[in-house]
Amino acid sequence: MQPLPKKYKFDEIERKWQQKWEELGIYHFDWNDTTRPAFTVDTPPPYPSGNFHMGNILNWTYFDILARYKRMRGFNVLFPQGWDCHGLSIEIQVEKEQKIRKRDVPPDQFRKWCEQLIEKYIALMKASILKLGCSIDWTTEYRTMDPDYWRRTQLSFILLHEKGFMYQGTHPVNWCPRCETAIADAEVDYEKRQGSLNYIRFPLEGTTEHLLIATSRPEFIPACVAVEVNPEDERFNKYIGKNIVVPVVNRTVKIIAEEAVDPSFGTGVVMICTYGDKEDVKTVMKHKLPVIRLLTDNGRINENGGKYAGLTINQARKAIVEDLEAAGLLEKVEPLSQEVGVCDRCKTHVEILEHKQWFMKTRALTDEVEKTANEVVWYPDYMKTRLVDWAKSLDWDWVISRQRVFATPIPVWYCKSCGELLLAEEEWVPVDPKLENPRVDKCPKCGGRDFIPERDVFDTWMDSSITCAVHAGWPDRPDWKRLFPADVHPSGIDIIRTWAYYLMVRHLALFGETPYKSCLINGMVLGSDGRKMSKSLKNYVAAPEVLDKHGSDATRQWAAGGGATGSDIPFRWPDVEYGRRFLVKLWNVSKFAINLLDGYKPSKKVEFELQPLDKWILSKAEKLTKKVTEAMEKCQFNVAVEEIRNFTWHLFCDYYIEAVKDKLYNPDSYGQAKKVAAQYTLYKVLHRVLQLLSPITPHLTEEIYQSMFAEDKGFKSLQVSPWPKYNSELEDEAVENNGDLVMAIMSGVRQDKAEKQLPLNAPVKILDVYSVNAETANVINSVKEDIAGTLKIAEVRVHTEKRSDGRQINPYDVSFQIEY
RNA sequence: GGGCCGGUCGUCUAGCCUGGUUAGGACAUCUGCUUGACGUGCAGAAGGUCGCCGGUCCGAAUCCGGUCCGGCCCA
Repeated sequence: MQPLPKKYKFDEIERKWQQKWEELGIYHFDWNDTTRPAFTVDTPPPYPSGNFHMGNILNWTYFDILARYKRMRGFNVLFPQGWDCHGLSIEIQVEKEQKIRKRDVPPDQFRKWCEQLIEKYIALMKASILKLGCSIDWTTEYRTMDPDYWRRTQLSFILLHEKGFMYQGTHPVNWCPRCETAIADAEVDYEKRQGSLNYIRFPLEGTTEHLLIATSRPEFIPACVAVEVNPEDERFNKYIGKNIVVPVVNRTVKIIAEEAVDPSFGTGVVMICTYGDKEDVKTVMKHKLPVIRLLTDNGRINENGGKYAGLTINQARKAIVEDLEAAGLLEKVEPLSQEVGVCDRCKTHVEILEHKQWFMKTRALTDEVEKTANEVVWYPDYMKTRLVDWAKSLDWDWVISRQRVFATPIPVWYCKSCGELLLAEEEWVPVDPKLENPRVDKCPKCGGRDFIPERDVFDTWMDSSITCAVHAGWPDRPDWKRLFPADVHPSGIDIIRTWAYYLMVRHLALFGETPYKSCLINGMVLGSDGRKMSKSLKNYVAAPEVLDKHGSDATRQWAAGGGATGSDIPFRWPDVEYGRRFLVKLWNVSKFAINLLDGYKPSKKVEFELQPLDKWILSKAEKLTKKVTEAMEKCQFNVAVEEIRNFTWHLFCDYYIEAVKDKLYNPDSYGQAKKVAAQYTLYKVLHRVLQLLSPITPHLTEEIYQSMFAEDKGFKSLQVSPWPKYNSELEDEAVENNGDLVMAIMSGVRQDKAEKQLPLNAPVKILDVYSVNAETANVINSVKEDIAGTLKIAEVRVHTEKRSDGRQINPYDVSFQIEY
């Protein structure tokens, strides 16, 4: 046993063990070991934004605890780490940094800049992950921007294309005119913006009458293809089927009936334009209306806008409103606060454009997704409804093509003469069709020898939604199915609809199997004001600041214990400080135990008999083991951390150790055997605490283990020693009740001293304890010396009679009187 | 407008699924003490009609219905 330094220096200890664990290689997944069952974590590769925030801390702490726990349970744990590099955000940053637009430079150059920036960000985030002490197997590290990774994205596309899941189509898609790319529903944010509601007269054909329509987007008038009213609306239903003239362009369109029209909004008359919003899309599909494309890819009015062609959307709105006013067709304009869809990367108003895009047939899988989601174990359970409801609510298939640069190329070409699609073959990937021709002599259809590359690239989610298979070794390892599906996929509550969903549809389509057996959800981190933590709300605390100030083990306790798994967790400094104080307590009790264990040889067989209080704390420790194991199995980390802290701090330190101190200091008056029994108990319980705590606070527990237990227990790290097995034989209710009674008596005496404002070690002449129950009296008699020793009592007398005038010990039928 | 979640001492949070404990814990507050580990610690106190209304039940924080408020995600 080695003495511990006086002061607990978390920074030294944490850095030391992080380094040693790497040297020992204890977090390496053993690909050759088939004896232990495997446990695979589908670590979500983070987008390298450069800052690892408290939400990441929460997320990573959860699954690191799980990984460490499973390792101790004897699993061969695969805990990989990758980086999800491709993305619009990085392109925008590079454009800003280099002061260029991506189309102005060769794609290679642009890609290089993106890669450099990503590497810078990865380094920053990796430092935080290392500092948190995650038990990641860094030999698995990958980047989705490496050709070796996106080879797999392309391969999966080819396979899904062959299975009929991929198609091209001209469909309305969300379009960011600034980024000039299609974006998925999941990439659209909604913001409150101030707009205006314009009341415009539409003349009824062949009459002098007109209908008044209200619209927030008058610039779309040139693309108006119908006017609709609610068929129940007595004011207007007589016009259904009649023709009406669209002003400005003087085109005639039909007035149609539509139940979805809210008669109380605006004027109750709505114009349908292609496309002003998502409702327009639904209506156009439902009523099979014609489509007039009004906008160019960069958000200007095209030739269909007539005299307005070439204007931006805002310019066109202004011009059209002025023209309407001049023509006397504008009745009034009201301010309107509205929620508009914006690009989640650049906050530009999203438009809906018809565009040729690649799609994946995701909606065809909705029933399968629902069924599978119900089979997956969710922590907590109710989270599954988020996935199912989202899947069922989708109106469109997944648009997987993007008009960007820094992303995985879509591996197809088109024949220049006949337009035939040429899909890359499986052996060709990774391939960038912009840089390479297809490896065929001629077009199989027309014999043409020239090909046009697909310039579109994949949505980033195409990369990150195959991780379960990739982590397992697909497609290169023949035995990849051993690690698939992943045992757990961790996810934030806000990205269930993206990450958990895309993983599921993708793997279901590819392999017909769920990608993950369970899904572990973490809530959002809230600021101290109760709102979601964010830089813009000024309630933001940076993760490195917390880690630097209190260390990983304290921070991890905040994450584990801040609230129930899946619920939002407020960040509060006092929680981290409490974690820190607990570690100091554990450090001190360990130091103290080393003193008290002086002369104790765990390996040496010595005769001793466990005393009632020894049995009491051992039984409590066993019960704790059971509770913590159950909590870990259910991912209830908050339950685990609270149980361990309360047991350690209060039962073990404040009661047990206080009660046996005297015995350990003065063995002569109690007998050597009792001292050894207490030492045995102290040694065993402290070891148990370290074991149970080690997944949560790995660094400190390792440090203490190495000083006190490694020599005897023989494991090179506490992290790879087996998890304690609950032994029901060591749990004894009678023993616990007896001990609880003793604690209650001690508590009563302490209370008495407190009330008399006496020091706790104030000497007591006589303690008279009364109990009519002979059995209870016997129990008290058997621990008389512990009570006396702990509370500095000269004489403890136990009486088998009832006295109602003394201090009552509830709920026991016991009372006592003290003579000082 | 839709889906989901939450509303429990001053603050944060557990318990709710599987009704019955004195509703648990932390922070803050108050009162003592400082005992042979603890730049602290310990002992103790006070603080809650579990959002509101109704129902089921011998019994509801817990189950059911309604309602109000807040959050997240989405439209």
